Formats: sequence, C-alpha cells, structure tokens
Amino acid sequence: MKRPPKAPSITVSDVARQAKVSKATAARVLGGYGRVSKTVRAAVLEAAKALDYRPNELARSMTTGRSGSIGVVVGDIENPFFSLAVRGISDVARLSGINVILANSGEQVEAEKNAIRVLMAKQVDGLIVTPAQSGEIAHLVEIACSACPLALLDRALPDLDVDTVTVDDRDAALRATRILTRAGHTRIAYMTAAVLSGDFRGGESRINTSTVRERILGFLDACQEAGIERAERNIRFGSGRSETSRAAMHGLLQSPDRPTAILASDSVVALELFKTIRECGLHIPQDMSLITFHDADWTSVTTPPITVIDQPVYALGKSVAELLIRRLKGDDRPPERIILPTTIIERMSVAQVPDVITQATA
Amino acid sequence: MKRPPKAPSITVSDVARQAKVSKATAARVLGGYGRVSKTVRAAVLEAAKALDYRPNELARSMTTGRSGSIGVVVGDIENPFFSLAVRGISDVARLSGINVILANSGEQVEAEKNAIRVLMAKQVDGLIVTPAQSGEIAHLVEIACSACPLALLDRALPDLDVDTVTVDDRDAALRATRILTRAGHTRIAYMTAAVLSGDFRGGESRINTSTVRERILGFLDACQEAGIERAERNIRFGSGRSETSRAAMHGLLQSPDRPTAILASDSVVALELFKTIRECGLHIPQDMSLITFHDADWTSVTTPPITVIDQPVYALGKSVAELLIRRLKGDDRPPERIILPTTIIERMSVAQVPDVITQATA
DNA sequence: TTTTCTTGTGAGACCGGTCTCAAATGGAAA
DNA sequence: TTTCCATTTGAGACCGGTCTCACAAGAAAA
Repeated sequence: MKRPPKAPSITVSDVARQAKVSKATAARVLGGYGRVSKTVRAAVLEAAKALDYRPNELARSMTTGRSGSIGVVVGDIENPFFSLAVRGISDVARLSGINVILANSGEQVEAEKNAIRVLMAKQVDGLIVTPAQSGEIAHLVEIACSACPLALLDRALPDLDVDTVTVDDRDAALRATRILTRAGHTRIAYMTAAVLSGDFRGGESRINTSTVRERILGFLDACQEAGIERAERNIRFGSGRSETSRAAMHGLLQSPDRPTAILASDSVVALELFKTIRECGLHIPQDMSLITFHDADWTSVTTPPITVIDQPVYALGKSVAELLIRRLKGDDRPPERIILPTTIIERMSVAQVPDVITQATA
Repeated sequence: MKRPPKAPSITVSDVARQAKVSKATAARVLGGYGRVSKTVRAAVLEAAKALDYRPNELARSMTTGRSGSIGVVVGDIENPFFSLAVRGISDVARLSGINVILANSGEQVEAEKNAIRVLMAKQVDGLIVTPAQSGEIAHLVEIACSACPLALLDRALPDLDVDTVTVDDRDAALRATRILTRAGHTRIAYMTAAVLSGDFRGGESRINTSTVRERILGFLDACQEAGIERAERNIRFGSGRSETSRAAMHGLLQSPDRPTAILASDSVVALELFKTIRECGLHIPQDMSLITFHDADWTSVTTPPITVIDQPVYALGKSVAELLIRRLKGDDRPPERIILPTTIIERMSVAQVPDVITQATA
C-alpha cells in the first residue's frame, strides 16, 4: 500500500527548459491558448515530442474547474436496456470529446448516493442518473440545486425539474394492455422490477417514479376501458432476478385464479417470466399471453417470439447526453422534458382467450 | 462554452478558518493522516459539517499521484459477455474503494489507442484491456513498460507478459467440437467475430490473440482427431453484427456443401446465426447443429435451447480486477496468467448426422 | 523622431489538496 | 528545578497545470 513507483512524468516545465522558453510560454502552446510566435511554437512542439510530453489532465482540470467527463449512474449495466442507452450516451459524449464515468447503483439508493458522491468528488462536469428509488431524492435535489447539471434518463421525477428524457410510457402501456384486453383477457398482471417505497393499495399517486407510475396508469386505463375491475390487484412489484421474486412468480403462476396474460416492465423480468412459465408447465400463448417492454435481441428468437414494446433505447441515451452536453456548454433554457415515442412489435405471444370465443359463439 | 458558474466550493482552508486552526491541521483530520488531538479533531469535523465540506478528489489525486480509479477498455459493452465481466470488475473495485472508468473500443484499435491515451491522461492507477487487435500492440507494450499496471482480460497476448486472465479456450473448443464430431458431423464451421490482421491460410501461428488462436487450435485438434481434413477451410472471421457478415452467413448457409454444424465464438454471433439459420428455412438441430461460447441468458429459452460453453465470465472480471488491484498495492511478483475452466452445458441444439446412423446400422 | 499600439514573452500567483519540517507545548525523568 | 522526549500544531513548499499581469520589442501613427 506504500510505493506507487511514481513515474517521474514530463511536465510543462521540463518542456520549457528543453525548448529554452519560460514555463508560461510552453504552457501556452501545449495548452493551446494565448498567442505564441510561430518559431517558438515549433520549438516547444519539437521539445515536447522529443521528451514525449503527455499532459496531466488532472492538473489541468484542477485549475480550469472542468474535468471533461460526465458521470452516468444506471440501475443495472447488465440489463441490455441500460447497456444500449449507455452506448448512446458515450457515442454522443465521444463526439464532444467528453468521457464517461460509469457507475452501477444496482437499483439501491444507498449505492446511488454513494456513486454520486464519488462522481462529484471527481469533479464530473455533469451527471446523468436513472433514479433507483422515487422516495429518496434529496441527494438529487441537492445536485440539481448545485452548479453541476443533472439529467434524468428513462425515469422522470415530478418533483425534480431538470432535463429529462423518457418514453411515452403511459401510452405504450395502454396500447400494449389494449392488445391483451381486445384478445379477451380479463385477468392481466403487470410485473415490474421496481420496488415500491411504502405501500401501493391503489394509490398510484404514491408512486413517484414516472416510468412506473405512467405505465401503471396506462395499464389501468386500458383495464378500465375493458371493464376490468380491481385491476390494480394484479400489479406486482419487485420482480427482479432474485430468488424471492422467482418464488413469487411461481406462486402467481400456480394459483387457481392466475392471470391469463402478463405485461412485463423490462426484458429481464420477461425472460425470468418466460422461464418460469415453462417451468410451471404452461405454454405461451395458449396458457399465458406475454408482452414486454424493450425489444431485447432474444425476444424474436423464442418460441413463440414475444410481442414487445419497442423503445428507442439508443435514442434515449443519445438525447439525454445531448441535453446534458448542451447544458455544459452554457445553455440555460428552462429544463426540458423529452418524451420519445414507442412502437409495438406484434409477434406471437398473445392468444385469444378461449371462453371469450365460446361466449361470442354461444 | 464560456462560463461554468464555478461553484465556489468549500476548501480545507475554509474549514481551517472556521475551526480556528491552521490549514495543515484541518487537512490532517480531513485527509485522515498524521496525528491530531481529540479536541481539535472534533472542532474541525464540526466545522466541516457546518460548512458542508466535500473533498476535491482531483486535487487530492494530484499531490498523491494516485487517482483511485482504474480504466477498463472493452470491445463492446453491449455484448453481455462484457457487461457481465465489467460487473465482476466493478464489484471488486468497489470493495477496494476504487472506481472504474469504462471505455468502449468497438473492437477498433484506433479507438482503443485513443481510449487508453485519455485514461492515462486522467491518471488512472491501472488499466484493464481487452485488446481489439492482436497485430497492433505497440501502445499496450508502452503501457506495460510504464509504471502503470496493465492487465489483460479474456485475450492473452503472447508478446505481452502482463497479468492476464483467460479461460481454457483451446480445451473448451476441443470439447465442444468433439461433441459435434462424435455426433457424426464432418462439415463443421467455426465462426468468430474477430478480424484477422493479414491472411489466415492455415497458419494459426499468425493469429496473435490467444482467445482466437487457442479456440481455433482446439477446433482443429478435434477435427483432426475425427479425421476431418482441411477443417481450417471452415473457419470464418469477422462474423459480427454487420450487414456484410450477415450476407456472408447467408451465403454459407445456402451453399450446397454448407456445414452441418457450427461452433460460434460468442453469443452475439450465435444469435445472428440463429436468426439467419431460420431465415434460410433451416431447422436446428435437424439441418444445422449449433454450439456457442458463452451461456447468455437467452440460450436456454430458444427452441431448441442451445448447447453452450459456459465461461465463468463474472469470475473472469473479478479475477483480473483482483490481480490488478493487488499490483496497485505494490505487489511485484512476476506477471500471472490465470486460465479459468469452462463447462459445457448440453442442451438440444446438436443432432446426430443421419448418414452416420445409416452407416452404423448398415 | 517621438508616441502609441500591438504582439510576444516571462514572472509568479493560483487551484485544493498533501506533506515536510521546525517550533511550541507539556509531562516524565534526572 | 532542569533536561529530555513525545506529541501536537503551524508555516510553507509542492504537485502540474492555467492565467493574469507587467514588460520588452517592433510596427504603425503622429
């Protein structure tokens, strides 16, 4: 823990000495600011090359106050949704010569807080966050009030008026659920990995994360439209990759009044569901219809292929990054909330409900 | 591009003034070094809290010379293989209070070089790289010679003697191919996303990336063992997600002497293949057997589920990170090359070749 | 020729920490 | 009481850049 051999790196002063000019002059040509004569510039450049000078970005950042990097905090980098969004972000960042420090919150607020603290200490110029928990946003509010621009990805926070990019969750859920109700389903479950802070019990107003709330709203809209009562009973939170959630899924699928259709909030949940449905000896779509958010690559190769809500994930990342970088450049327009449209890709995972057909013909 | 409002942050001096002690003393308690009396410590801490002091990690890094972060350069963060490995790395890093700056090379050497340059300028304490190209490693050699520890993930470089963690690629390929040969296959293709620098033509010695070379060696071993001649004809490079590679796949699958079995080098290639095989109206496993490296989550839900080589991907990331961090702490044992074992998970994507059965019964 | 302006350069402060060194304090030993 | 040593504290250099300011020299204007 003691000796980092401390490579004696080449500094501006070294170059200056070699080029026989002052440190200030060398710094000017090396840093690309101020005015220098052609001859001196050439001399300095030559000296720099000879010495193999590499600027110390840290030192530079310290004086300028800008680190040239932005922090990105996502829930779970393993979720292909986030990987893709992150690529959108980094592609944009690269174009502006900004680099990205990535942190994983594992959807834990504490980890999120910690990640943000570390990123701030590293003096990131801006922050893109996918808030893990809707209840605790004090740390985000604090950032928003500070000089460091903050942008929200995929999940809006009503109480936090900052640049935000989401998709038309409510509408997407509505349309997806409608496909289900129109196929005659009346027992429809909505499964999300999100955890509820507090208790649900029908008060969707208590759900603070826009993504979750909007989707539930859309889901309930469609259910109501179809005359399905107490649809909110079938909303399941916390359906992650954990053991408990698997057990819960099993329980749900094996109960006598199990749903005949499920809407999954992301492809990870959907995959778990897909496996569990099989394990329970059920068949998609005959015994169980399934629609999921996110057109993950595998959804088209299963048997049957899954009907999905295709979100513009890459564009989502691209847009927040653009918004944030614009802000970094000094733009001070009021915060923008961009909502990107989604499409539904109908595949083979939704079936007509038999008794509806029976009823219809009876 | 001009005015970053420059939040006037609280510094040690501010805290010192408030606590009525010298800057040095305040720094001691805030930085957690040296000796300070209980009373003074309490006073400083209180002042710090009152002022809401946050250390500037950049300034700290500048004097100490250690930035507390490591750089990770992977080929494609969207590939679940890398996402998982990266999680392994960051989990370990977090435990040591080190954070990770992630960069994507897109498997392009130039991007890789650039990413490394940026990361070095940011004074990362160490570097983990998945070398994109085997031919151009001058930039890596340079790092290896410098004071900054370098570790290689998944791909070894024979000419670069640094800490490296890979899997038993040769053996894995051998065993996988054997499954195929034992099922009677004689026309077996090996498809990798890797691009060859130069030309292949049977000289596997010219392939510098260990992963690719070892796998090919294992593949050829098994073919030879089964008496298959000129097996190297069926090695296909550059099978990425691109249009050209799809076209190539189509060509291969529709040719009259198409292979009856394929070994895919990663799950992204395998998924492309899976889709293409379907598009060509072929069926797995009757018309085409398929085995792939990496037990990606979707491989178990397809029809049929895919036989895979299960690599300990998370452990791969975990191990390199551990190696690198040990090195950061001053360990100077000679470089280690760790090879992790793989398992084969046999599912339903391999079929017996009919004419072999015929022969056997004849 | 003298004055004024422009341009190039150097000296040195500064960013926010760490860390060395010397001085001050106080208790124990002589 | 005097001497010595350990502990605590302060002053200030330093890390590697940026940037302000003053000054010198040459060009243009008077």
